[in-house]
Amino acid sequence: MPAEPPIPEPKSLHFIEEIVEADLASGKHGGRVLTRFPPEPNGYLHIGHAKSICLNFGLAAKYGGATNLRFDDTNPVKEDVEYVDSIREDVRWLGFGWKGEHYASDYFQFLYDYAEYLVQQGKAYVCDLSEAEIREYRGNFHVPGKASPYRDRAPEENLDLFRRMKAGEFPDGSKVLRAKIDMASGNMNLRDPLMYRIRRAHHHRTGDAWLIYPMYDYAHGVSDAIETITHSICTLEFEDHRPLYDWFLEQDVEGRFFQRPLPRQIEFARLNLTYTVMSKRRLLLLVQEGHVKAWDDPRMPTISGLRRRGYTPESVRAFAERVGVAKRDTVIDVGLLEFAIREDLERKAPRAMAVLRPLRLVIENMAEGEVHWLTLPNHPDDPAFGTRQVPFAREVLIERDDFREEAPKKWFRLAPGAEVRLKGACLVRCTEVVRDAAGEVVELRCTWDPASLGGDAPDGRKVKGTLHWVSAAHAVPAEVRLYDRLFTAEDPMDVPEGGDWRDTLNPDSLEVLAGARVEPSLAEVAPGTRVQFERLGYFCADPDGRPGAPVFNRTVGLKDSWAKLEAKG
RNA sequence: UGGGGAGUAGCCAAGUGGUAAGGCAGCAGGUUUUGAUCCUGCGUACCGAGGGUUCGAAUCCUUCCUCCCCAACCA
Repeated sequence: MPAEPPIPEPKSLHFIEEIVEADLASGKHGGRVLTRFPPEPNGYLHIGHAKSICLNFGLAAKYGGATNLRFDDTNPVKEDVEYVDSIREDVRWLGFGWKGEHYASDYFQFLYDYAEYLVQQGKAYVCDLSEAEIREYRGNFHVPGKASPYRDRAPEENLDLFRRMKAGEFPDGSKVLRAKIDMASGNMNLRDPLMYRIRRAHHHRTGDAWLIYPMYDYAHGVSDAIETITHSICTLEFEDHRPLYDWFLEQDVEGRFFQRPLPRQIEFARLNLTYTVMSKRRLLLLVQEGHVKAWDDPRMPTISGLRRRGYTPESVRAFAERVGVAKRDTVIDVGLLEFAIREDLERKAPRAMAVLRPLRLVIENMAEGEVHWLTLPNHPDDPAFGTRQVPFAREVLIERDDFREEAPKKWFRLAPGAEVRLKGACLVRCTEVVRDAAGEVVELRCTWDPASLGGDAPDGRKVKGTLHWVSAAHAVPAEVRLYDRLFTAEDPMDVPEGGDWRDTLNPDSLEVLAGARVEPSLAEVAPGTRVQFERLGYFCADPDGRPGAPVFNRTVGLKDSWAKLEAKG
């Protein structure tokens, strides 16, 4: 009897996939799936955007569709080409290619024409109320709004006024175009929302061609419809904008501007991560106030920051996959992100040895000038990584943390009289501790067992500790930057009365180790190269490095069960 | 006159009337020339609470509670 084939676990669909599959089944869009990723170019993308990018591009790819990249550039005072460029780079880095690259500003004429149509239909009007008056007339959650005195202007007058707004006859802020919907709606978005404001601002793409700019609620749905987007995915806070999204598209009853089926807005919960902030506004403040060096500071949750930190696109995508897609407000443990990069780098990163805080170890029974060139594997489990030559000599550097004068319980590393293995080299026993005048340990004297060259003793004796090391004479000086979480609070926004979210910034989020030493094979490492420093973690060569003077960022440490054990006492 | 959402283990998340998947974290053990990796095992989750319908409810009905979003000429 042949063995039953393993039953493939059908991966359950998330709610958006269910919607798409239902649409596919009903033939709503003729089998088409077209999503869009629509950032406003007013800042750098962060890990939260990565979730959205993976969702939009991933969904389209899964169902044989495509995704447009659309810049939602309707507010010229906040936007800049610098951001457009970084967004394109980040999406590409994540591994996605877009079908169309569009700009809401490409649709300014269409939006204007459709707005004129709505004016003519009596569905939009020019309002002369001031900003403060509009707010006052809008009422609040408990009080219905009241009609603007300009609400019943005749369509012809509105059209004339709207055209003159466009022509620049009125000063900024003096008039707006409003949709005429329902001033008594429980949904504030429907209380005659603004469609256009007058703004004499230079736009990064249209220059000074326009003096009036459309608002998000008006422009977004129309842009989706122009591109014949099938599923318009956005975050939860837009849930009560959906009726407005639909309203703007539904007013075109004759199909002069749009054809059915119209795009459908679907909302999902945005990503939140512990120990960081995730709004463009606050990330911008971190940069502006100098809490971090730049948008791509490796401590930042930006895509460019993660990239510089050493994260792989695959790990970010795997992370996005693991967090899921749902409608609950959630906060993901940053540990899950760390897991994702460790998991990826475990099999991808070649190994090497580096010593962060060196302590000299002299092998007394080895001759001066004696050098053993060891052939070490670049990966413990994957021969495809090949091998490299590593010099081993009388004076080596080991990690300061790997020596204790008084060994605690379960201490496997070096201590006076103890024997450990130098990884890939040999067994050494500590015979003497050398101190300076201040009593500081400056050197360890050891003896080695020449028979153990390679790492094992022929007599079969075991040591529990294996240390990484570099040859003092051959090692290359390097700068190593260690990063810790940017904030000390799991939720930096959860501040006590009178506090500020910046109060919990971690003063020790960056530690620069100027005196580190790496093995010679790393001397001319190219920026962006990822490597595991054995027993320390995964590191990535920073662009600040130069040939012979590399700089490494610690992407993430290895799991450290000794530290955990010791912490428990 | 309020409207819109959401509640399943520490964190996520399946489940769509038939008796609670999976991942991360954590714990225990095994392997190991990285205290890494890898492998094995470990959770009575009273499914926000109370009522109800049903032979049977996380799933249906109902009342209540809690949390999130909305009153920018931002997106």
